[in-house]
Amino acid sequence: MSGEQVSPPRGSMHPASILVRDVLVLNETMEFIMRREMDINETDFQAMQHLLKLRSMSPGELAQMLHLTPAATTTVIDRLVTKGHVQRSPHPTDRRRWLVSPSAESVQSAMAMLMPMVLDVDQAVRGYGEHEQRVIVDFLSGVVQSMSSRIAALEQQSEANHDQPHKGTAKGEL
Amino acid sequence: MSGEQVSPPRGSMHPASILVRDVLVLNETMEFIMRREMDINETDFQAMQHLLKLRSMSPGELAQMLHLTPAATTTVIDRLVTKGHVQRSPHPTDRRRWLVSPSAESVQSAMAMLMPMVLDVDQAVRGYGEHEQRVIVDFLSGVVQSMSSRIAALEQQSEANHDQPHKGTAKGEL
DNA sequence: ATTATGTAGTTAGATTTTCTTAATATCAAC
DNA sequence: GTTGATATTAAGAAAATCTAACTACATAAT
Repeated sequence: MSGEQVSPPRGSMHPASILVRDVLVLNETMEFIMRREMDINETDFQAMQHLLKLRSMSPGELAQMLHLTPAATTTVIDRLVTKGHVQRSPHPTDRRRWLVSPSAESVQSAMAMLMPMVLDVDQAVRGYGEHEQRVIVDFLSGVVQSMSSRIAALEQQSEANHDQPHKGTAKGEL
Repeated sequence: MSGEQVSPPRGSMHPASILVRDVLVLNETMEFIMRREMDINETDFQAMQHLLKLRSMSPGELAQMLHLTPAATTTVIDRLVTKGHVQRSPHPTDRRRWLVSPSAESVQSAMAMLMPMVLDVDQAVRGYGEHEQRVIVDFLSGVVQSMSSRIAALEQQSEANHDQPHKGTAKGEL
């Protein structure tokens, strides 16, 4: 997963496994293009992804998702506002907060970029028979499952390591 | 694709489409964890991904993949060498170049991180019947196809735009 | 009510990190 | 031997993030 793969099992891998990896690589290319077109850096792009998905968040929530300090998040939002990608509006219940939301233009732009692809895939699935669709969903669920549990395991590992004294030099790390 | 999706078609989307998106999101979480454990930034991580896949590259090749200047690439490699993630060895035929390759430790570490997941997926596919496996491969090929053609289209668009005079403010861009 | 305490977000200043341009050394190719 | 390619260095600029201080508001306690 995670972009490319280490080579060893390369030859012995099932075509499907290789295709999954290809999808991840293509996704990164896709993101690079979008970042370039939007003229923003990776952090700001991640913020946009969250905002496009959730429609609106407070700066504090964004800070959590991005693993940034509140101060750094303020500058992220400022940059995005300047470029017209998001806007700040008052929070309905808490007057200390803002509701940060993607601008209509940026939603429109993202849709224009991604929809053709999304529709492609969606229609492709629907082209299969009922049984086949179930197989596809089942397989993908398995992938999600494997990734999720791997992530959980790694998070747990690093929790343990974070209580350690000094920062190693990549040897024992990972 | 590309991480999250815009919401509109959200409800009407096929479960498979949603799962594909989930995989992309999980991949980003995965990469975040790996970066944190390796203690490197996104650029250096991308370099590692390419190196782990191709086993070795010259600095110039890396510069191309990363869209960086040769000078910046030198510092990328320096940083990775310092942390023990890669090493420079003399190029067999051209003595101006180097061969940059991932250290044995980093290959080992990456494998340790990813293999459980990769094997999971690989074995999951093999668990299906012949017909079902073909369906999965066929579907994934379609996804790759859609993404590739979308990327090609966007690249072509931006080629046209790059001959334009000034940099817009996100309105017409994208 | 009033005060005290905590939370959300911003600002200011400084630091750190990353990248670029320009100059240079080494080598390849013709 | 001239020209082009490859990578590095040096110096500086640009960008991103952090800490600390501060404002405005919410929440809880008295």
